[in-house]
Amino acid sequence: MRWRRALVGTGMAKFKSDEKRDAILSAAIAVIAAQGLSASTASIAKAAGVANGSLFIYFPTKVDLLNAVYVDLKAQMADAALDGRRDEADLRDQLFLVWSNWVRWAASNPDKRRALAHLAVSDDVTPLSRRHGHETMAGAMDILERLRADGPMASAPASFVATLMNAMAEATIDVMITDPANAEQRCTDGFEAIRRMIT
Amino acid sequence: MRWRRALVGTGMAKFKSDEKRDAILSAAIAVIAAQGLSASTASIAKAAGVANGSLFIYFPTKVDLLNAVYVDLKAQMADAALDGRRDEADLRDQLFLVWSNWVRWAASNPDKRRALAHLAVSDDVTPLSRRHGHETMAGAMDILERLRADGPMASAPASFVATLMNAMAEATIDVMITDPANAEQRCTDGFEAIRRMIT
Amino acid sequence: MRWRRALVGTGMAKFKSDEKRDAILSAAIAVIAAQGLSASTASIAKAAGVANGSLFIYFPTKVDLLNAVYVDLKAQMADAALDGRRDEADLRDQLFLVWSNWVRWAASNPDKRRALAHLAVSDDVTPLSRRHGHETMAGAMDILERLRADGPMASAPASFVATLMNAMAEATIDVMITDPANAEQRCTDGFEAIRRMIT
Amino acid sequence: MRWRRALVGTGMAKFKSDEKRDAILSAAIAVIAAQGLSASTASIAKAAGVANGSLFIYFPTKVDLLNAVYVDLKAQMADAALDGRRDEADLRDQLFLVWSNWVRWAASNPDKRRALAHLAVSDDVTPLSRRHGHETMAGAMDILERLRADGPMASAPASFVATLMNAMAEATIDVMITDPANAEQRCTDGFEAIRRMIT
DNA sequence: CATGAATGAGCGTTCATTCAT
DNA sequence: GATGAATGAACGCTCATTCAT
Repeated sequence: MRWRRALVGTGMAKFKSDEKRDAILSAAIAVIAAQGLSASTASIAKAAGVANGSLFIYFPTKVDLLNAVYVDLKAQMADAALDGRRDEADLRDQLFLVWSNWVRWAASNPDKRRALAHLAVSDDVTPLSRRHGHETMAGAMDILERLRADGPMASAPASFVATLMNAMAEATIDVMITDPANAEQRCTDGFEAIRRMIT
Repeated sequence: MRWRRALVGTGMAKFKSDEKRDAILSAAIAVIAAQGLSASTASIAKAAGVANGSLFIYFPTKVDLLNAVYVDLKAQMADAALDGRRDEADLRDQLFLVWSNWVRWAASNPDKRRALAHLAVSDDVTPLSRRHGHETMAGAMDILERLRADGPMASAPASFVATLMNAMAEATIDVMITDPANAEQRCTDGFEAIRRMIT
Repeated sequence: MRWRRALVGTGMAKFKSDEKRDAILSAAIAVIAAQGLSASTASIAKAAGVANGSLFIYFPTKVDLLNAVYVDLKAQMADAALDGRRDEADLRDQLFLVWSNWVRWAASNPDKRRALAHLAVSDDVTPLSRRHGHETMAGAMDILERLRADGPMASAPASFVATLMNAMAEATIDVMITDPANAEQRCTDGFEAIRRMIT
Repeated sequence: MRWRRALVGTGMAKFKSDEKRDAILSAAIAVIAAQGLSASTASIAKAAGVANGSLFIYFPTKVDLLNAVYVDLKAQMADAALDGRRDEADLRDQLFLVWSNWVRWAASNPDKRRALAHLAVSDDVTPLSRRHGHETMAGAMDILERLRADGPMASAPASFVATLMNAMAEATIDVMITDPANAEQRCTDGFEAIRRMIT
């Protein structure tokens, strides 16, 4: 998140403008989840409780807003994925924790997931934003990287394996949302598929 | 021109031409690949060399056109994937052929692939169209199905495994396009990943 | 009605083309009653059971069709109004018969009446068509004319009195359709209003 | 500019201006008078000197604009009709004043009259708008009501008599516009016709 | 900063009319 | 004559963006 003003002291609350920025981002997620990327800036502003034109104070263009939403969601996802991870634990256990956190986050935040799915394929999201997104997941991907080092995919590029895992996560999440009763089993199935793939 | 209809009576007029319909579909693919689904119907008509309003003779609404493009591309993809397959061949070889055909088709038809990627996530593509799309790939999925029957994923739903394979194909294609020099190797890597996943 | 070809013999049916012309006129009345003058020529052609373009063989433009419908309806209305009239009857009785026929025709042909109401205010109906329309009602207006000759409106122009009667007929018809239970009474009320007005 | 709203907070923007709204209404009247109800919103906006899209800030749809024009014109007409009326004057004189004001207003505002004539028969004008329109004329109709109370039309519904008067006013106005030299005489003729009709 | 009215290009779709068959 | 595909201008309406207040 962009640094705005020097914070003096510790009890200081967010600045009003940061609250508004966050309100717009949250509203954008909900509205994009519901209507897709063709949602109007006006409808997002309304959902955020700010005026039409105020949105453009925080995000100069709609494309900027979209990119900010993308980066923000990727960061939230990475935060969730890495929650509770201990560096010294068994690598395989670490990857399972990350995987499990990840798919669970997505399955229990359908709006964010839908919005992210729309953004993931949009031409409006710049390569730079995508790079930022990848970087936030670097911690998780690093585990994958180390695990596969001696396995059959050792010679493939890291990014390929990461892309594969990402694609498999998406597929797993899809099926978990579609059939919640067996979500747990699919989560395990997906993880085992990855494990067999790389080890 | 393909034969369309019995001629009844004496009155006669031009028939809707399949060539024109195809021209519109092709133009739509190219334009959607370049500009996304927000491409205007006017730009598609222009690219197809027909008048603005003529598009609506063949496709009553833009959504109808989008669905037709989706179904058409899925069929092309399935045709390509199943090319040269022999029922009596070894199952694993059959799957490799399909996989190989598939990712090659996508890698060498980037426009079609991009258009399909846009459509795959669009809310405008109806469940019915998606079902049609799946059905055209049924032949390919059947091989996958039989191969995994005794493997570790035997208990997971077929659709889950199919979704996983689809996701992995997408990932593989991406990396093949990004790095054409190693396309062959990635094609094999992707296939081996799947094989290890299900056997 | 325009004379088309020499009729030889008496048992001869209408020509096919006259049937088509009539079908288009009838369809136009129904469709205009339902949708107003913005009804498309295509929808009228469809309702008439003829092709899109065939309409333009019989009526070179939409405006021509509209004018033909207007003149035709006016003629039907006049025919109905003068039905059963005997020249030698009491003038007042003759006028009552005409009035009664007139409002009854309108009240029992709501489609035709609606279509005529639309056309009556349209800029597409030419002064020439309106003159034709008036002429078909000349027989009825002549009775009015003779009746008022010695009354209080003797000095007003005939056209003014005719216009007044027409307006009052429209009002009477409206209320007869709105409240059919008292249609008979309103018919009489309207006639008496006119009688007091001119005698 | 009329006072619109309490100002809350610090943010402030231009208010919707009544002048602009009125400009659009006036332009709509002129354009509708000239071209009928098929006049484009763009041509109305242009005539009003505002941008294409601005019209929709004041009137969300074309139908809304049409209804607003209708209600506005009816109110103007009623205002004009009741001008200078004194409650304590002789009823017959009051009715003549209203009648006279009415037909004069219409005869000297041909655009407004034409626009109103188009709207009066449009399916786009809602029953609610028509009710509003009638209510503005209630004052005038009340006089008619009281006058006819003991006359020959005492038993007919008030709305029928009102409709008759309206129709006769229209007819009178028509002939006044067509033949301005005798406008005065026709105004009187029309009034006398009504008087004889109800007394 | 905040507001929301203002803008005008652009959209999907319609339709009277033409014309090859 | 009869057909219906083809045309392209026009429509009502939306929306990202600007800017006076």
